[in-house]
Amino acid sequence: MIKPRSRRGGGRPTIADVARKAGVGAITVSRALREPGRVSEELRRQIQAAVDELGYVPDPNARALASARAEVFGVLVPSLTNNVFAEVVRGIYDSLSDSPFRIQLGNTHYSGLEEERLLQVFAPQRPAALIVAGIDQTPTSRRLLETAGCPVVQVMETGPDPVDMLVGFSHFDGGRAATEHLIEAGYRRVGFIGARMDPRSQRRLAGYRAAMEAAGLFDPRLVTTTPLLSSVTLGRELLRDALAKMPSLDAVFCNNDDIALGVLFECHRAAIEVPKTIGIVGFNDLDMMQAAFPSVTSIRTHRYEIGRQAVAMALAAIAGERPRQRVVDLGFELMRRESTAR
Amino acid sequence: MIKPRSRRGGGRPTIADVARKAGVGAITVSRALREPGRVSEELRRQIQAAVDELGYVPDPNARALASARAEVFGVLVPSLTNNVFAEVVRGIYDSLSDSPFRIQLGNTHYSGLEEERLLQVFAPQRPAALIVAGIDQTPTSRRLLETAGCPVVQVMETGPDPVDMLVGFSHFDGGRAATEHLIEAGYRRVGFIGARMDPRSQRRLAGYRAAMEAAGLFDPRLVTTTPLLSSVTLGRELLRDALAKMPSLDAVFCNNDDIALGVLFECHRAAIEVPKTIGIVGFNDLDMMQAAFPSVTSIRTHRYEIGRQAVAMALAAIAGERPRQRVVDLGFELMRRESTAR
DNA sequence: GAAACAACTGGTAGCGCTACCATGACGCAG
DNA sequence: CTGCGTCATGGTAGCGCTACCAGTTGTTTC
Repeated sequence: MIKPRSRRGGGRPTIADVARKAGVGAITVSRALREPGRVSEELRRQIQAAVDELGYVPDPNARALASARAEVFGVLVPSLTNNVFAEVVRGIYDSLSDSPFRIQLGNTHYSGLEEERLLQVFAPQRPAALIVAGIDQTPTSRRLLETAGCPVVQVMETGPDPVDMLVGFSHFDGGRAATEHLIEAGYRRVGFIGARMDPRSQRRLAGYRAAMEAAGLFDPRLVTTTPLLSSVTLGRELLRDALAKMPSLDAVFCNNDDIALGVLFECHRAAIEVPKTIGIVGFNDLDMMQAAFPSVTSIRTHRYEIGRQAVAMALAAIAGERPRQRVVDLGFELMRRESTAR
Repeated sequence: MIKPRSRRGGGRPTIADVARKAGVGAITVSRALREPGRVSEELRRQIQAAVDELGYVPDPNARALASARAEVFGVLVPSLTNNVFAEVVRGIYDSLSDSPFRIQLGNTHYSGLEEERLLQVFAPQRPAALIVAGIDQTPTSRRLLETAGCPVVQVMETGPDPVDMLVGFSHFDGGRAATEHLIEAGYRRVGFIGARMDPRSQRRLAGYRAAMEAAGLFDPRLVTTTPLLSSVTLGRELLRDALAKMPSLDAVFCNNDDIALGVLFECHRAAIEVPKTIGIVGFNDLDMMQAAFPSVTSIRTHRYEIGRQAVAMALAAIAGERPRQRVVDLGFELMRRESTAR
């Protein structure tokens, strides 16, 4: 008599072992673990005892195969090192830490093609939900999301036409609010400085432009952008470029806080007074904006909360609830600080 | 006649469909996909044609169950928002992007218990490899790693006794080098400022202490630490604390760059001259250290490279190669800058 | 008191794939 | 020409779990 079980599995106890020990059918063990309410109190106790004694842990792969659904959340973000997405991801993780769901994180490198490729890897394993950054998917990606057969939450933006659900805020409005604040503070030659002009940065730029045009102040020479990846060092260089192009610049709205910090350091180095000679506004309100000297005005975004909300909506959808609203706008907040107080 | 296949699977083509269309056995399709060299040129072409026509994608869950091995790398880091680990993770991702392996990332929140819990979730799915940060696992975690039945790479440290493989550098040596640099620059009342004193920070502190004692300069009142999570704002507060405790402080070695940046800003705000009155050294050398004004001396660590190296070693082990060395020390580099140039 | 129902439990038959072993064809040494 | 190894291919039998349906028991309804 052979024991074929130990052949491949490495001898870990299976649900059949538990069932035998508890004197019940395998299916009852399965139910006791997944839907305890449907098994009688007594059997549940017996089964739990057998599970504990054997140290049984369900095999997630077998489970996924049998139920055609993996207990995995697929998450796609454009960058792992950008603090902005790291915060969103942290919110997702914290919301999922007490659930049975594992997380598979993909890095799209701000590339639509890379996003497609990753979706093609994620979809075949039938994830429980997909969370993706942005609303600018390629047609192929959008189709993959629509046919994934699971809840899909797009995050970090707002808009009228989500694949399924959407949590975020308006980058256009954020850009406009930042710019209006500078104009109200009395600045007139307000520049825009932006690196890595992804779709969200483009929308911030559009908001900037709308505010400037409304005030009759727009001048294309005030805009300095680059596709290069954003960094503090790059912020310094971009301010130099902007000043070379337009020496009368008296304020800058930066598309993110790294750039803003670089601008601030360049001002220090060139002995340009902030906020007197140049006003600075950042975007995202990282911790360092408040600590900086002078402290830097920024648009605070609720990134951690976006991650939490995205998971909450996905879990509700998995539980079969229908969402009260498919699109949730978490807004933003203008944090007025010394860098624009003149 | 029923078609039971469409009952659960959602009608996706299976390997049997491909086999039928190509006129071969299912197992040959499986082989053609995984070990093309073992299938004749002609069949391979036929099978590829059938795969393309049907749009067949192997089911990773079925594959994992049948082979008792999931094509997944489990990665455990203490924080998702700390740029240091984000860089390691980015290195891991970039090295794995062209492989069939997916990545499952876990966040331990600097907690040994959380790490145990995550390993207990990761191990049952039989990952292809595990990469974990640090060498200070609990005994339970260590046992889980040893019995996981896959290559294990610990990262970010160096040491004599890895679970399996280890890639990193010596935090003790880094702390000592930073401190010695300050002493050589002529500073005498050199303080240590550290937040979130995880094991790596403790080792940096030990290196600081060794250098100070060797120079006959150590004084416990020079050390200011807190278990609070590190931030730029906290760096400012800690410098205030340190100065209150020891007004004659003339330099600080910060356990990371966020703290160092906070210290720099607090010096600006309090009109303390850097490097004249106080010298500053950070740790990790984030981009902003070079861009800061004055630029800040820091210990550059090769985090991205650590991630890449960890994957390279894991992949080699999966391929059956035995590693040339189980422990790889990638070292660090002291970046001398204005903040210590007096 | 029989029919209808709910609550619980179990057996069977897969989920889609691969490990293992078997088979046949071929080449080569003896 | 025989025997044996090698190569290419296939059949069978699971991997460990859950969907589906059926059966059993006890309870309610008229």
